[in-house]
Amino acid sequence: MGRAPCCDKANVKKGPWSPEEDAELKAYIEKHGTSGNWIALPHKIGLKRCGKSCRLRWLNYLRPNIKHGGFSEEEDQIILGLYISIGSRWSIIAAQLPGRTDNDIKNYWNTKLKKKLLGDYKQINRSKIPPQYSPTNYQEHSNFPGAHSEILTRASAAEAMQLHMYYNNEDDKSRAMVWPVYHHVEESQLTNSITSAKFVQQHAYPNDTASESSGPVSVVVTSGSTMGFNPMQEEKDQLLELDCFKELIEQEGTSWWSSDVEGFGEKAAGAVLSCSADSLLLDQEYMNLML
DNA sequence: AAGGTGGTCAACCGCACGATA
DNA sequence: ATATCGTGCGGTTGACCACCT
Repeated sequence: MGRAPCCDKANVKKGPWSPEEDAELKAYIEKHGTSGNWIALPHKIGLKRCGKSCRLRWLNYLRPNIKHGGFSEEEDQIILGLYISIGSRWSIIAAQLPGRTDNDIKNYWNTKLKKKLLGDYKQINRSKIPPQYSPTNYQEHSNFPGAHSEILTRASAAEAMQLHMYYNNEDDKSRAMVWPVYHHVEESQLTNSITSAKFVQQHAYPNDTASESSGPVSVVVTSGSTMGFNPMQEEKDQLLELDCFKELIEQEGTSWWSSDVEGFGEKAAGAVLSCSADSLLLDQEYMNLML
């Protein structure tokens, strides 16, 4: 048996709100508040609307100090940074942008910002991006998530991967300061040393032996063998994570993994960015942004 | 001019979660 | 411990519009 509906669907109005309905809802809430019960609110006002619909209308359009459209460059940067680090948690992102609603940001991202950023990405000098990830070679390396637009549109992880590369532009150091250095590691090296956190760290920090034992570091993704590391963890916990990824590989084939992989947890969110014949290591700075 | 296509955005849906009985 | 309920959230839909063919 399914859950009981929150309201009588046959007797509630759906679709766009009229100015009269807006005025009634606004006037009532400004005078009486919501009383902490949205379900009862439309009955009190006499509106033939679902309580949830009233709540949405108020939060997204009627409450004071709501801003619509006209996103600034600074807001773009905040949205982008948060999207890459926490994914599509629109309510959290909205909380960082006063006057913006989660719905607004979600629409803005899906219809404009994503295209704008990926469009920018296509224009940059890609000389520092490994050739197998160059758009001109995508078709020859079809297991890279960005190779197929239909996958890219579904894959926030793949989008993040492209944005990551975009922000790793050597010609614009202001971006590189924020985003991690791209490390390319041969798959054969990884499979031979797949359980060695030290190996991963040496590649993530080839010139920094001091960092060898500090903090969560890296995630490596290869075709058919994927893992995440936190060198500070107990070995048994690392193995648990490995099991988690192995299970995912079996379930998903050689696909990629989004940030909200069940069982892996928030700690690695966004760390798994690609699944290809090659690999990606993320540096400490990036992990710090995410944790 | 008419039909097709794609972009935008308000609104809806269904699910998860926390509070409470 | 369990069921119920309200709320919040993210994904999706559909109406509307502008532009293209």
